[in-house]
Amino acid sequence: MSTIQDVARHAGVSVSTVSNVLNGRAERMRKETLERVQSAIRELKFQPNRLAQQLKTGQTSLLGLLVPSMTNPMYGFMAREIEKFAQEMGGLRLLIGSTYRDREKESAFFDDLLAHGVRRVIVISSLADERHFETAVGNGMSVVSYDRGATPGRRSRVAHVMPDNQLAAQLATRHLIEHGHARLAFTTVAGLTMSRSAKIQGFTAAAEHARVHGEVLDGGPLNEYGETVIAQVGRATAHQIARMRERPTGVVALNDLMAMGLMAGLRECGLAVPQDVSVVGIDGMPVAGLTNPALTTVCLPVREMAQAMVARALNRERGRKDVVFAPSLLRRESVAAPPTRQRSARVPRAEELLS
Amino acid sequence: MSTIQDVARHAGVSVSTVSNVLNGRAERMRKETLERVQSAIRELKFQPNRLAQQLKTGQTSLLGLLVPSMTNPMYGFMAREIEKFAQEMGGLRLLIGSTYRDREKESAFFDDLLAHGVRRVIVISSLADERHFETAVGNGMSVVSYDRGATPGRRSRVAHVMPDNQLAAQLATRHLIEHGHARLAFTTVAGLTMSRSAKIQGFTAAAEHARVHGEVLDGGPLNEYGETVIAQVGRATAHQIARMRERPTGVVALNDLMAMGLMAGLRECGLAVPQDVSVVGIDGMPVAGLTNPALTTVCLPVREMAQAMVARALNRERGRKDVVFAPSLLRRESVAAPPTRQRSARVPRAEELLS
DNA sequence: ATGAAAGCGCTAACAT
DNA sequence: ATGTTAGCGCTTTCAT
Repeated sequence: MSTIQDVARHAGVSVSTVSNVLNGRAERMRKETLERVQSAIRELKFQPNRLAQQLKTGQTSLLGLLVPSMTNPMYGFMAREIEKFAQEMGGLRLLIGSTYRDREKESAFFDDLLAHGVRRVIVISSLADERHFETAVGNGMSVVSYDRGATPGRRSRVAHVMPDNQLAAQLATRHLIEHGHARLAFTTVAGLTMSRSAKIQGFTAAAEHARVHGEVLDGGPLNEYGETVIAQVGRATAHQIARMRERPTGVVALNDLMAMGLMAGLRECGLAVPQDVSVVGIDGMPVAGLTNPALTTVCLPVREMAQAMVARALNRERGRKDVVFAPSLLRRESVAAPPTRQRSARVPRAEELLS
Repeated sequence: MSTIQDVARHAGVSVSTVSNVLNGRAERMRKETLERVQSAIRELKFQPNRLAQQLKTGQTSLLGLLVPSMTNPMYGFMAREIEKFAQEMGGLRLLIGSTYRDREKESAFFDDLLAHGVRRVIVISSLADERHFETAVGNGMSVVSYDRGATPGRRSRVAHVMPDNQLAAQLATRHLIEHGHARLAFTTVAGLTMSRSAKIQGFTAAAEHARVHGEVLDGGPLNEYGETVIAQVGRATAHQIARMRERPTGVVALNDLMAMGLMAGLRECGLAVPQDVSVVGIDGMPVAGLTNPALTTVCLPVREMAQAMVARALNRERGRKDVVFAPSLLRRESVAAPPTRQRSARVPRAEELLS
């Protein structure tokens, strides 16, 4: 690896001239000098040491990305879009980390980013407490938080980008109602993040508005493996649903992964989707279109949100710091009219289940 | 952000003493001094600037991870395991990037890593050409390559970790043969990576050994979106299969994502899995267990491979640099005996398809 | 138009 | 046992 010194020597100029070339201050020198430096750079295959640049300038070409878990395909999907925009808009690489929605892990990651000189972070999270973000901003970071709004009343220096989660749940719920469903459920996991609360509100509001029965089913906690387990929770919730005397005929799932778990679980109990139970997801992640039946879901505009997040992380779009994006319903096959009578189900015992 | 200078001043010692504390050379000083320094560190919330450390030592606490695409849930799954071991075994964070199996992108990422001082990389790739890896090793990098063996004959300074892909395809193929299938297909995408060749070999060998018809179906190229599209290719291949006069009754898919696409496509043509066509995947990614029918697949030992990769990236495990891991069959629901007679299928036209 | 030099925050050899 | 100091590779101000 050659250094700026090598280039300077090779071109017969001083390091500052080379530095000027590197930093686009070519107008300060003779064309001839510029060319000499450029060819020296080429010949030596010189790549400026980012570490040294960063130490000097305090600016990294790295973008921190915190996701709850890389095992939920939705976050892989989002990471991909974010990566693309980060490259295109700012030449930034991704320093990624999983938080499993754990405050400790999230803080530790922030500390590491700071120590690495990373000044821009996108956090896909939704922990209620945002104070460590503010601390980070205080340390000069540009923080973008996904999936939760600013705490009302306190003005925040953190940018917020999110889908309208309440609307998402409403769209899903209304879709079921339009198909004639009158006994609805919203399935979630333990723990109220902001996005989960918003979805529950949307669901409840839509059900109440149509004067239809709507209940919230909490499938319990996620373990350290985080998001994969969300599908397992969905499966368990399906068993719970199958056991109910007055079974809901339409279910809105917290997200697509949970919906997939739900569908698998319902099937295990001998219940058909959508003939016995209709299911709607929220997310619109690509793999969810491959299920049988194909999952009807509320799509989030991932590309647009990713672009907005990167723009804010780069401190473009100074004006409107917070943005909410509208989701849209994607009709596929997992919703139909409710059954005329409730079919009896059979919940398998643990040992009968496939892994 | 306080610096080592601040700490030194605060504790009334020199910077080297603080540095000694930081680098575990506490035995060189009086206990009392150590304590003074430690409390100064605590009081100032001092975090050493990694950039400066790295510039000095040439050692980053970052691990580069190259994946073909974050949109294939299998790679999210692998990334998660790699991240865990990287943290546990070396306190390393992940600098991640997608290559879309493009040489240019792969090289550019390597250059960036080098410029960022990153000395360890894990590459989930399988491009035939490995020369740029060797260059990187020449530049002092520790490179671990997944899913392809060393080029025979040339001894490589790149470590190789991989599943036995040939065996994986064999296990899948044999499983179909054991169920009585005599007309088999292996579905893949355009482009022969090493892992794809190995799988094709395993498939062909198993079919020939059982004196059974086995053909390889190439669904065409992937576009820039890479891996998501692999499911679409699977779907298109399913349509191709449905059109065949002598339809295969058992199909081995290149990987789980393609298998999911295949199942969706077969269903669109009115063919039931496994009654009309049996399908086996390769990977064992979590979401593939949620399909209907649940996908029978050959599981790769992701955890073990991840651990091996990180160990090699850290230059532990100097001895056996290359390792091959054995996969294992996971029986679920997508394989049954072949149908007694071939059912007629109906391939939908493009405009009839759901997105 | 070009160069000299200070310094970003740290490490580690070398003094004391 | 502790301190002094020379860099790591770059940017940038200030001279020339």
